[in-house]
Amino acid sequence: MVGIEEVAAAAGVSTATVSRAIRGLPRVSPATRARILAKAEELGYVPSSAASRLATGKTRTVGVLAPYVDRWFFGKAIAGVDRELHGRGYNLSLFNLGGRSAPRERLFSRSMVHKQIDALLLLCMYLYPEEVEDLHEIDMPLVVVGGPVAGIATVGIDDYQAARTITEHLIGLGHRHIALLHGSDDLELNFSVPKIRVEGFHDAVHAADLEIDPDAVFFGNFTVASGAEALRRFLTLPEPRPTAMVCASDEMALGVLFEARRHGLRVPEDLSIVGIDGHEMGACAGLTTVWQDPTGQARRGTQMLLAELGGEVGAVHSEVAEQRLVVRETTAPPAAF
Amino acid sequence: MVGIEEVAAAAGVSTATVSRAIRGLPRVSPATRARILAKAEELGYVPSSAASRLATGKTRTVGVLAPYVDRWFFGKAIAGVDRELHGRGYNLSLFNLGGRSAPRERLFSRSMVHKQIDALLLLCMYLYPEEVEDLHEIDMPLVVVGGPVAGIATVGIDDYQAARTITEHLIGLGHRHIALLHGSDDLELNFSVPKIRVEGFHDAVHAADLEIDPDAVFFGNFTVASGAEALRRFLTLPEPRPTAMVCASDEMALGVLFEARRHGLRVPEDLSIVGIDGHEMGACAGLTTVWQDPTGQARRGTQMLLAELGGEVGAVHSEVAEQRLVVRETTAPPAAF
DNA sequence: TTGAAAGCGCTAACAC
DNA sequence: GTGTTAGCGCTTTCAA
Repeated sequence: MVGIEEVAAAAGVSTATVSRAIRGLPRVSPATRARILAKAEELGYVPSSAASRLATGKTRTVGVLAPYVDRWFFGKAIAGVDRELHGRGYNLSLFNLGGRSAPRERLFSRSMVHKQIDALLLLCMYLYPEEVEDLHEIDMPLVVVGGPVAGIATVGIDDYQAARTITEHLIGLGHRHIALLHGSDDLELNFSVPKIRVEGFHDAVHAADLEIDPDAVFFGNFTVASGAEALRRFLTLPEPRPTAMVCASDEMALGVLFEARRHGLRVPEDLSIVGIDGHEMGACAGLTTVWQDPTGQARRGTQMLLAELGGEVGAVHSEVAEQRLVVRETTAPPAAF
Repeated sequence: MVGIEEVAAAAGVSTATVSRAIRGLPRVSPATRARILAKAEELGYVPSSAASRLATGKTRTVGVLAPYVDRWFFGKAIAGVDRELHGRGYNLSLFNLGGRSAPRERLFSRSMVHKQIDALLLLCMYLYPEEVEDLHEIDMPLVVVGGPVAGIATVGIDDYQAARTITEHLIGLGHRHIALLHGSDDLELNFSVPKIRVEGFHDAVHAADLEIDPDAVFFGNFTVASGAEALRRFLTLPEPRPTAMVCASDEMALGVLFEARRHGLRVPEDLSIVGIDGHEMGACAGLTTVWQDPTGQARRGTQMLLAELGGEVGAVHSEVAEQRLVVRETTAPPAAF
């Protein structure tokens, strides 16, 4: 393993000069720099990241905390973080909290995160109050993508507006009796996102002078399977049933859609279905939804983190991300309309 | 930032003893150990990973190289790696190669991976010949999950058998004219997986004394959208069209399924559709498939890596993962049968 | 069982 | 523009 000393010796300079040359710092003459770079290349020199971490105190690594990595939003977001990071020579250290839900097992302000990363990006997740406290005590750039956490800068869509938009779309079509499938208070996920979306739904319904049928409010956990399950419960409702269902995510909406078809319900004639997200699968299945771009949101968050690390104080700040109603084939006026 | 010296001072011992105590090494009396641990806890001491990396030469980090992170197989696999790693105090450093396909930009044996990780897990991807060479030169435990790479230990299903099984299922049902949708030679993906799956298909067809209709062989890139696109091309075939289609992945099969329904084709009456993977979405949509478990495969691969790092020479080895035909609702005998 | 001290390989003042 | 040198915070012989 060739070290900086060997390069220095080969190039006939000191290690300090090699260090400057390799890192592109000023105060090295073009000629020496070229000679050093050539020798380094020739010897196959790669700086020891451990040594430079120790010497500089910087890890050039950002941590990503995610409740899941195998779900749409998270996979997309992680891809976004990676894109920004590796392009600029930063490393991505992934922490998947899935499964380990007891707060004592997730202590991230301690050993996990501490001293291993320069900045932290949180992906929309439920946090225990004590964890939020821990977070505030972490002395490094911090941003959350996908769902608000009190007191921390957030990049994400306006969830209230998303739910409201999609509900109003249905009302505009003439639906008066609308079912809701929202995310449960899954301990793995940020508590506020489901709650906020429900508020948007409520307000839209009430603003149209309609009522919410408590029996037509279902809970899911953001998976397709939970959507299918919800549709089965929907079928047990006495007629006349709601003519539309708003789902808090596309994955759940797709579950509802599949199961509806399986049971012979016609979509949208018998039941209009809407989701939130913009999942590719939804596009192919013709699902009406509110589109959002998790990759872009994560890139934005990462850029802020990097800017802050670059000395730009105040670079990290909350930002509302783009969303767009995409009307496709799962919504139509109710049959009786 | 409290360091080992402060703990040593507080406990009235040397830093060497603190180091041993903290890491659970022998040669520390129970009493001193307890005292040290207590002080460390009290002072909120967290060892500097940078310093210990430098001193030991070990990073306690394993690298994961993936061509994508936002696709089913990869998300599942990454979750599996994470699970094994963090449980044992290892870190996961993620490298997403998506997008950067030019070989010169992905040199992973150099700076990227070098000296930053103790072991490397590759997720099924296409590799340039020179990259395979680089890989062989890397002097650390190495395993690939999901698709064979010449000369490197692999954990994954028997792709040939998967394709053959699914095709024989169709033939057993009475189908004589079967279309194929396979993965293209996408430069991001391991070249061999699509190829091997095609062979399984071919052999099954020929073994039944049937012919392959070259016009009924489509290419996709493993996305839903490419499945939908393939179905559209399928519809341009002159009648009588194939009565079944085998797809190299569930995501593509779902695309075919959605698009078939949109065009009024009845599945499975007019067209039987099968996939490979065991995607949750497929389960809900009733898709017949060959199930596999990427999470489990990745866990297995990670365990091997960790065992090897633990000194168990030969722990890393190729292993064939479990697969299972799951017959659901998208397959049936052809209508005319 | 414990301690002293020499590194691990690089960076950052500061001097030249 | 370049070199000297003292760390960065931990681990690891080797002695005691």
